This record gives sequence, structure tokens and C-alpha cells, in this order.
Amino acid sequence: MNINHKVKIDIVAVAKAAGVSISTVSRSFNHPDLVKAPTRKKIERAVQKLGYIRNRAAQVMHGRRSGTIGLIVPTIDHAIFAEVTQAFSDAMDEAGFTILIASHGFDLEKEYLRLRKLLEHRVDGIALIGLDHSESTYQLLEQQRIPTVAIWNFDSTSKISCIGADNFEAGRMAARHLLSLGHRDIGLIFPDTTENDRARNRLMGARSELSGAGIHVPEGWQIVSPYRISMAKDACKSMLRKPARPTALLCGNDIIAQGAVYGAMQLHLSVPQDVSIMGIGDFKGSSEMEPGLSTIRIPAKKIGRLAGKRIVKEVTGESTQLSRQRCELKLMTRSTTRARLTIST
Amino acid sequence: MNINHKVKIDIVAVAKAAGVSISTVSRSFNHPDLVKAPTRKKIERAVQKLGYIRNRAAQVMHGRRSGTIGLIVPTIDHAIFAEVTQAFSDAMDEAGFTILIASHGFDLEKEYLRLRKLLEHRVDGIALIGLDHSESTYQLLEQQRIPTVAIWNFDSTSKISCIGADNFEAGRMAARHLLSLGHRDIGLIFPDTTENDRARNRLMGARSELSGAGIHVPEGWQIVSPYRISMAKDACKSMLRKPARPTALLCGNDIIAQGAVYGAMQLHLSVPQDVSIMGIGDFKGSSEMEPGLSTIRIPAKKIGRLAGKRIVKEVTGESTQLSRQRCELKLMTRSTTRARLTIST
DNA sequence: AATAGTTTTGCAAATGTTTTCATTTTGGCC
DNA sequence: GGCCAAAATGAAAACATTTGCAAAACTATT
Repeated sequence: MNINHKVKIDIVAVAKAAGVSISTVSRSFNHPDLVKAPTRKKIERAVQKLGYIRNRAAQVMHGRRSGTIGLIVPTIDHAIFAEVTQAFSDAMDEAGFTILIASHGFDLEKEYLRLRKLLEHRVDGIALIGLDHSESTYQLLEQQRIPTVAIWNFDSTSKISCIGADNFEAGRMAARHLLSLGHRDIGLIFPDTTENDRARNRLMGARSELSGAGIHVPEGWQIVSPYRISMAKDACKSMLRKPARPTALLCGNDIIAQGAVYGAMQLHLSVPQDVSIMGIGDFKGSSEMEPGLSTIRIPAKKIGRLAGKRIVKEVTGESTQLSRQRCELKLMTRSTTRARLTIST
Repeated sequence: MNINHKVKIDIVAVAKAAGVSISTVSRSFNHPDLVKAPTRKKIERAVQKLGYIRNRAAQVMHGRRSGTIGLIVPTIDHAIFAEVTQAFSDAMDEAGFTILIASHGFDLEKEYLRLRKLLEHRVDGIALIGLDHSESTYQLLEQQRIPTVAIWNFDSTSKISCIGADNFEAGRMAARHLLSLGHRDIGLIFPDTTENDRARNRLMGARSELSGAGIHVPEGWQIVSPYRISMAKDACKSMLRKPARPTALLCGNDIIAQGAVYGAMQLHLSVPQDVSIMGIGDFKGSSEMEPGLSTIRIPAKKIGRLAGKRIVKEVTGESTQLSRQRCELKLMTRSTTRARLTIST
């Protein structure tokens, strides 16, 4: 079938096999309309016969686009980013781009290194998660003048294009929901917020709403827990075991909230009768678990898709200005929250 | 800071700025020991000043490795592959490779196209999920003689290197567990097995074990459900609502099993009292949900890590023969299965 | 049938690196 | 200070492709 014996199959081999010049072969790929149909046929047959595959590296050297987009995520391993990543990837596929993916495990120094590596590969654009990045990352992006889009957060003051939701608002909405149900004793379980603007803004939003309602969250009712169901379960149990326990838990995201629900179950507390639990995110699985998790929906699929379209536009030069898009949040009232029991005095 | 005004920053610019020849600059990157320390310093300073980033495309043209590995997965969007993908990615990072990722949505024709695209980018190796691939995919891989590893399945007859678990055995083990608990009326909920060898082998394993025990699964007790909790929930409900319902459900994977657990809950059946539910996979979340899911553990992290190490070995030429590694399965008895109630006659 | 215009093709330069081979520099030793 | 070997550096070819320009081959028009 193929005569791939030791010989390099490059465009020269194809040209020879087809009996035309190299330029004609190249043209027949890149500007098919400039070459006569019969010639194109001959070339196609030669390509088939030899099993030729174009070398993009050589194309890139001519200032051609590489057809790759670099995507840097904190981790692939979470429902959180898996959904947005998939949507982004689909949008890329559709536009004919391939994704170079890298993860940094929530370490912004590592993120910088990954970025450098992606730039070595001459990606046509960069997509990042969130807007918390090291100074050197921002500098490098600006210096290289590479199309960039930050996925997941909306911030009207961002230095780079961003597409996502307003996390501060998400925190507010979650808090407001609990307040509207009459809760006053509210516990907070959030991830570490030092290098994570998403979590930080949510927490700020929640606290602002609570203090606006004159509510103070006591020291012991605020716990830091990583993005892990099992850890959140423990965190939740430790809080709910205290003699004075909150009537509602506001969690930094759905993973933590799921852990909290399970933690409560293990303590034989029923949700939402004994304690209401509120998440943020509406990850895959949150609607499906039993009881269904009340949460603030952040439209991951939509964000991923829009981010994909956006970066393509920037890369193709169709639209080159900084763009900020806000995706709407939505309160999803399901079965883990309910009105606080009014205690008869 | 940088003098990146219109001028192309290439190795020539660096050489000029450092006052040395191009070759010296190149050498100082690739064989630092061959260039004097002070010269190296000068070059480093020039690199800093200009904000130079190496162009891998140009390196690739010299037969250098691209430093990329192509990873083709059915979908990123699932707990299933997210975990193995992350582990694989970590192993790659460690070895200095970057991942070009592509997903095909369980469509093997699309998989072939993605593979072609990755080859255009001159990836140094290819990682695929499972061993079900189109004939053209296998042909292309062989023709291009590119290091390849199939992740997730072990098969002693595979044509390409594979690292994973024996899915047939996983199906057997799951069935055996239910049998050992005294169940005889067992329902099967599996995904579509036509282009999915993992699911197919599990189903075959389960059926073989069951029929070995003289058990026949009636038509209505076998349902096909996609990899989606919500769909599995419905599938489960439809089965458990029948007048004659099984005492145990064996599910093709943990996602389906989770759906089944929730479905049973919605029908106010308690798990495992009214119905035992068995998964396969032990995905993240399975141990943490309430009740904890009984399942067959497939060590995703380990598989991903080993696969990563393996492909690196093949790419660097350290070990070039076909290699097949089997990862051990483990029965995880948690809280969704229990002995069948013996009905007093 | 000759000419002008248009379409198709080929030649050769250019792209950013690495590497081989040749040349220059350095250092040790007498 | 001169010589030799070793170390450091440079020149130029090579890698696989694209593309501007020029040449060749058609088409249509007279």
C-alpha cells in the first residue's frame, strides 16, 4: 500500500511522485483554486499512495499560524474545569484548532512556566482560568502580544479579555437566598483564597451580603477546605458537631457543598430539615444527586463555548480589542435548602 | 524593559545583542557545557533583555523531538477520564513534555481525523483510550511508526502497547460479588457497547460469570444507558418500577451506578436494603457519596502515571518493544450492596 | 494564425533553528 | 616565547515548507 521504506515522506517526495513541482503541491493544499483539477487529483493520489502528512512545524516557520491554542487550567481532574474545558475544546475543534493543554495545580509560579512552554510551541492564542495570575505571567502575555482570554471570571477592570461570571455576585446571591429563607446562623466553608480570585470574590460577596443584613459570622463557623469532597465532608462534620451549630451552610463551590451534604448525612442530620446547604457553581452532578443541591448556576458550557469563539476571533484578527463578557448567574433552588424553622419561644 | 518594537526576536537578534555567533547561542541552550560561563551569561542577559522565546517549530524541522504527546480521549467531561488524564498529564510534565489533547465524543471516525491532525503537529507519541479503534487508525499508527500507548484496557493480544485493567475480569468480579451475597435476580445497566470495548468486555465478563452460576438475565432487566447520571437515573427507575424487580443492579460503570442509587432513592427504595447496587470503576466521588458505592476499583491514577512513563520510554527510545501492563483490580465493598434477604417461605 | 490576456506551473529565496566541520583562542609546558 | 592539545567559537549546510516573481501554457479575440 505505502512505499514508506526508510525514505522520508515530505513534500518533495509527493511532488516527485505526482510529477509536478514542490510549489504546485504546496499550492494545491493551501490554495486549491489556483491549481487545475487534474493536477490536484494527481497530487492527491500521490499523497494517498505515500501516506504523506503535512508538517505544520515547517508551515509555522513561515509565519503561518500553528493552529494550536494553549489552555492552562489549575487541574483537569475536577468536575469544575472538566465541563468548561470540554466546551472550549469543542469550540476549538469546530474552528479547526487543536489544544495544547497544561495544568499547574493551583500554583501560579508553575503557571508561568507552563505559559512559557506553550509560547515555545508558538500557540496562536492562550486561554487561562480566572484573573489571578503572577505579575510575570501578565508581563509575558503583554510582551508577546499574544491573543489571550481569561475564562470563568468576569471583571470589568481586567487587563485581558475575560468571559465568565461575576463571582462576587455569585457569593451575594447565595447568601441572599439563605437570608431570604430566614437563616441568620450561617456557616461558611470556602477553599483557600490566597491565589484564587474566584473563591476570594465569592467569599467577599457572601460576607458583604451577610454583613449588610447585620449578620456576623463567628470565628468557628468559617472553615477553609480544599476542593475535595472528602475534605469538605470532614470540615462540615467538624462544624456541625459543635454544640451551637449554624442552621445553614454556604459553601464556596458545589464540590464542597456536596461534601457538606454527605457529611451532614453521616451525622444523621437531615438536609434540609436540620441544616440547609447552599453551593455555588452548579457542576455536573449537583442537580442529579439526592437531595438535589441548591446552588448558583454558573453556565460552564456557555462560558467555555464563548471563550472558544472569542479566542478564535482574536487569533484570526477578526476582532482584536479587549473584550469582557459577563455570563448571567441563576439561582437554582433545589432540595438542600429550606426556610428556617421558626422556633416557638 | 524589552525592545520588542516591530523587530522579530529570533536567535539572530539574540546573537547580535550578545555579540556572539548564532551557533554559540544555540549551543548555549542545547549543550551549555560546551560554552564558556561568561559567554553564557552574556547570552542569558540578551535573552532577558529581548524577551526571546525559543521556537520549537524550527527545532522540530531538524528532526528534534517536538516535546509534545498527543492524547486522544472520548471526552474530557467525565470523572472517568479526567482522573486518568490528569495523572497522565502530570507524568508528562515531569518528563518535560506537553500534551496536545483532542476529544472525539465516542466517534471513532472522528478519532481518526484527530489523530491525523496530531500527526501534522509532529507529536512524538500518541496515547489513546482503550483498544477499540477504527481500522484506518491502526493502519495510520503502524504506517507512521509512531510510539503509541493505549490507556485503560489490558489485552494480551493487543496490537499496540497497552496499560490498564482487564475489563472482562472487572465484569466478572462485580458479578461474583453480587452472587456471593446471594443475589440471583440481577439487573444489568450498561452503556452502548458497539464502539466501546471497555463496556463490552465488562458486560461479557458479567454475563459469563452469571451464566456460569446458572443465572439468566431476562430481557427487561437489561437496559442500555449512556454515561450520564440523569439518564442512568431514569433507566434505573424504569427497571425498578416493574412489578417483578431485581434484588441487585450491576452497572457498567460508577456514573451509571451513581445514577441508579439516586434513582432508587427517588422511588423511596432504600439502598442496599431494598436493592443492592454495584458499580465498576471507583471514580472520584464513589467512595464519598452517601451511601458509599460498592464497586470494582480500576486504579485510574496509577494507569495514567504508568502510561505516561511508558510513552516517554518509547519516545526516547529507551524501550521500544510493544509492552502490555495489567493493573490489578480490587473489590471495594462499601454500602450499596448487601446480602439478599432470605425470604422465609 | 497571431496577439493579448489569463491561468497554471516552476524556480529560488526565505523562514529559525541545529549541527558538522573548520577555525580561532586558551592554557600548560618546556 | 613558542609549541601543542584542548576548548571555545563561527560559517554554512540542512531541515520542510511557503510564496513572490517569472516563465510557460492555455483561451479568446481579432
